[in-house]
Amino acid sequence: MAPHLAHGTATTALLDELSWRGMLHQTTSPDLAAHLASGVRVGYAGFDPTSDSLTIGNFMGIKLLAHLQRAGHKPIVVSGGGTGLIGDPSGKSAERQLLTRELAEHNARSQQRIFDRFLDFSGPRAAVIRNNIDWLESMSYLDMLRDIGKHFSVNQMIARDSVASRLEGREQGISYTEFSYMILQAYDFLHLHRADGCTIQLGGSDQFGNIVSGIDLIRRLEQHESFGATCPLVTTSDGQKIGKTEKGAIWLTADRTSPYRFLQYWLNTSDADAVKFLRWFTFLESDAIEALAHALATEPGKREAQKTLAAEMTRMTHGATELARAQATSEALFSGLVKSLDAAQIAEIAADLPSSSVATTALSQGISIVDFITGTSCAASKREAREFVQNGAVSINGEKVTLECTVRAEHALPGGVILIRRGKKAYHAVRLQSS
RNA sequence: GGGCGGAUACUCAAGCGGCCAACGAGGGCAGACUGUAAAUCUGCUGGUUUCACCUACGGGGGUUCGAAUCCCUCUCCGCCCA
Repeated sequence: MAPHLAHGTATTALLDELSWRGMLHQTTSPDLAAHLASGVRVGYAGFDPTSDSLTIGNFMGIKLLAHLQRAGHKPIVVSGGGTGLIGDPSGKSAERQLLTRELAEHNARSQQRIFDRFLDFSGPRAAVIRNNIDWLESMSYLDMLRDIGKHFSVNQMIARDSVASRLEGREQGISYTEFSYMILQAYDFLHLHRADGCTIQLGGSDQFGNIVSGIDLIRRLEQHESFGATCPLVTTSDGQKIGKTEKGAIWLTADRTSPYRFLQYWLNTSDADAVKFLRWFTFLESDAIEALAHALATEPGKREAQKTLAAEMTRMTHGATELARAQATSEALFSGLVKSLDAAQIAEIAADLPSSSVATTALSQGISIVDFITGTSCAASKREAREFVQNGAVSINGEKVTLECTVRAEHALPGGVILIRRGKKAYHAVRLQSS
């Protein structure tokens, strides 16, 4: 096969992939395609150490790197252990609280465990993780001003959206610290370019300005061309940020969001978003997604698209074993057939739900249903508890209850657990305690 | 420093001496219909020992039979003059 044909294939690999998935918002140069086609390239994306884990809002950045790697290039994950100390003003309307050094480092390190699941850290195109504290810390202020700052025009810097918006509103200014952020991120790119031959930076659309800064810096100091590509800001069909729920964000680690909750989140995806999410978040091929789109259109009640989305995401993030457990929990709870489960299964379910405990002795005399559910995560007060029961929203172990119902020790399932359900989706496990 | 105006429940926002646990909107929760979706309709959205009481309209104090509503003061915010 002719070499130029092979190049042609490589060209289409990354950008076309991102494009049909709706993940390509902007590129810094039309020459990026040719650049990608002409060899194995090194690209990076940065992650803020604002927390010790990452949410599905950060997932896009990871996925961009994964696509890059799958297209035959080499990804670098940059933990912002250094830049995190400064704070990126992009997309923020107010000055941020500074992280402590310890926290930024701890978070950066803690986030690194997540990337194993999505990137390949072995082989010739092994992903690597870098922490920008390693090169930012040793950079002296004078060197930064003389060698790097000299190449930035304040006139351009204040024209940036992220800065301009903070200059307009009088009550929300911007500190010199955050104003300088873009210089640090630009320097990151320069450093990676020098140290790792990195020529591409990927990120969300709000990062475009920062990416361009880096490209300019590399051009001035190294006379090399480098590139950037951004993905659109992903939102739900009603304009909500993805992964934000009333109960908090959806995280990519089990210590923050249980696999069961994670599965449920995707399972509840609305029809309007299902296909879009399949393209954005999963690695399923185009035909597979088209088939699911067809299934959704013809048999929406079956929710094939949502089920596949949820399964794919949970498997990728938590592994096949956790997926199977989460699915089993999910099926048992929603079918109401919890009585058929054995003690081990119930224990697993209870572990995934908010829970509380009650003394067996108290239960032996019987507790009214209202008192029983008050104070659990299903009802905040007696008034509310009464209302829910009257509405027929509450069931115990899968059976609807009325106000007259009294909960007794006999209600306990194998393993000494009573399952409360309020409405369709709120569950609570009450453990019996013998002493 | 001086002069105004404002602070009400998750958010916005009425109320301006008793009929105020406080209009309305949004949000949230539940029910019905469905598909653990959306839309729609209905109900709820301070607490309790629920036809009553308690706690609440920025904090504190006062006037009054009675205050979110009037007065004083403190804190914070906005506008205007220096």
